[in-house]
Amino acid sequence: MESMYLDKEQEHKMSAQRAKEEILSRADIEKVANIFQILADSNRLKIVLALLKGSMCVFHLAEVCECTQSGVSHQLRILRNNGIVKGKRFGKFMEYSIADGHIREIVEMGVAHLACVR
Amino acid sequence: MESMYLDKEQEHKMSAQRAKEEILSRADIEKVANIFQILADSNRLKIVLALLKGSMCVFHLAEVCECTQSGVSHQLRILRNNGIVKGKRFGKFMEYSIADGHIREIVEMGVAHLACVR
DNA sequence: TGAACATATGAACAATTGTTCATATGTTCA
DNA sequence: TGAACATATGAACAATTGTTCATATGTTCA
Repeated sequence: MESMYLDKEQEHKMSAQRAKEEILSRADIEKVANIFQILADSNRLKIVLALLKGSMCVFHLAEVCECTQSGVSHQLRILRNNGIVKGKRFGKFMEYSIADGHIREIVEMGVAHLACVR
Repeated sequence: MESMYLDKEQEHKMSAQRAKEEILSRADIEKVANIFQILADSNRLKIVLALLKGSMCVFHLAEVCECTQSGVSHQLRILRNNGIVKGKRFGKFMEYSIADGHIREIVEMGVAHLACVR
């Protein structure tokens, strides 16, 4: 007997074909995953959210994020190394700010998504 | 002597104040981080990218993603449990498709970001 | 110069995560 | 019914990640 779902199978095969043709390169997929990875930690996300309100120094970031200076510093390094934030020294302080123009949109997409999780 | 950067400090203080007032709740931040976490793995992202081209079954997903059936199944479970994809049985096959209307926008933001990483 | 402050960083550790292997479950069809 | 196929899942493991603690580095200012 013929499969009951031949048409479905055909449909899936076409989707798969299209996906294979249009899929991004391995390297590009890793880059995209990496962007999400960076935003995938509460503390890093908090830092980014805070900096989207305005530049500030490590001390304030630690305060806003309710975490230790060391913790913030470590996460800032990751954000810095990935071009998300940049730091500029003003005397004793380091002023951190958002370096990546697109990050606001990505984060806001994530936040907008909250509405439909509820 | 007064600090050389009193105005900067004032500015930072105001950003911090604003950030503290407007920051999302801890629970919301964790939800947003969680969305990004799910997209933070190459294989899961590949699965999502593939399904955005059209529904397909596990066999095809494994093929498109160049990974094992078991690997795909495990990742599909995570995607399912988080409402990103849904599965429907057709005979022997499970047809997976995107369940979350917003996911396309988020993923596309990430992909669009590629352009400015270069 | 040295004390005080702000930030960065290395090492160690626990926790989390992704993959693999083996096997269980679900479905079809002769 | 049982063989063949498609998918799911549990256990084990290696790898990655975030946090903490201690300390180093950089800067100011009396």
